[in-house]
Amino acid sequence: MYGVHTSGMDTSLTLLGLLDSGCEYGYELKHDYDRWFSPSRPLAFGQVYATLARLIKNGFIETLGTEAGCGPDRKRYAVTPAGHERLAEWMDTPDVPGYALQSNLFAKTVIALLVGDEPQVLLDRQRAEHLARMRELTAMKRDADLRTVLLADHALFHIEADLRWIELTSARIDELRAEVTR
Amino acid sequence: MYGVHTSGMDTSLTLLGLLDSGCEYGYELKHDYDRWFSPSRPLAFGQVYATLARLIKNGFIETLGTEAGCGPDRKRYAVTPAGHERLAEWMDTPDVPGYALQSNLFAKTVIALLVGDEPQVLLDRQRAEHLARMRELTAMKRDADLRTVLLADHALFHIEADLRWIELTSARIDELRAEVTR
DNA sequence: ACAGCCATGTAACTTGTTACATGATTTT
DNA sequence: AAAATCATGTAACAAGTTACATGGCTGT
Repeated sequence: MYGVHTSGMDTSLTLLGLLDSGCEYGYELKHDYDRWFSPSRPLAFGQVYATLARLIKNGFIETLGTEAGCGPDRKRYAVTPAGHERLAEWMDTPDVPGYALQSNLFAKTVIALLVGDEPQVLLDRQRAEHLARMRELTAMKRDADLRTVLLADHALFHIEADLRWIELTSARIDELRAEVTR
Repeated sequence: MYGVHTSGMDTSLTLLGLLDSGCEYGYELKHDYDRWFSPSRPLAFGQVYATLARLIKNGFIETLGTEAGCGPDRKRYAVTPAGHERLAEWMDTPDVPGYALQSNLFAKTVIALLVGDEPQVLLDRQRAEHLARMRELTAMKRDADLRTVLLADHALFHIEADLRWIELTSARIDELRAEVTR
């Protein structure tokens, strides 16, 4: 039961964007990606090279031959016109905000009601987990650069949103039970 | 460029939970799932049956033979002890709040700065998109049952979180530009 | 007869995750 | 000589999406 994704971040387009911004080869790409977008959970090399292969297959990038570096030879890549077009389309199109109507916690709550368990327990547990994570993120913000602060705030705002939702759901749990067991 | 997931909802465990709550066969499962968890974007039948096959392969459910229904025969399923264990584990384990440190909009903002575009444009566009979605969700809440109201509120709270983050990022965009172009 | 719902699946494809495999260069 | 870092990949697997294929039963 692996492969559960935690966000809608589009890795291949982000990598395409990094290539467009002057990044040249896979290894550099991986580290730049980690540095900018994922300081805590680094991207696997495997995914970078697999994604590069896909970008080539789709015609969004092309190879420019190899180049000697600090270690082994590097393969240089460049964004094609089709790649620029795809990237512009991505940048120009706002995301459909689709936190919408899908929430793991809501699913657990309803399942608990359906099987006759007390959902208050899991709501409380999730609240505690969220509060712990907030403390972690707040600590992380001390002595952090701006990009880390912004990422931490993004997480903090969404955790606060979840906490508000937990309060709301907690307060209306009897009503929900009535609706579920009907 | 398909298959981009928009949330961390764990479909297979939710389906397992529905089976445990008395749901008996695939077709019913699909409709129950849609009714409770996804009124707007229904689950594809293909995914339901594929997921059932995986649950069998993992030993979490087993077949109980077929049964005549309103139409063709139905295959009945039951949750195994291993399935109950897995389900209990899922219900007991709070989710790691991992909105964390991954945000598409942040990625677009940084890419814009890196390639020399003006990120304010895309932040404004996303804000407009969010406001439009808020109006939709608020309208949806009128005359809706409680489960729909709760799902809509979940989405609304997270959109508000995004809007707060957009304001924050907008305000500090010059600082971020300085950090990025260093 | 035909439409519409009931019911179950398969195939092809995209993306992400984990583990594995290889080898060069630089530093200690 | 060994360890760390640089550099590129493959294989197997998990999960979601779309399209396709099949066929039974019910109501008009």
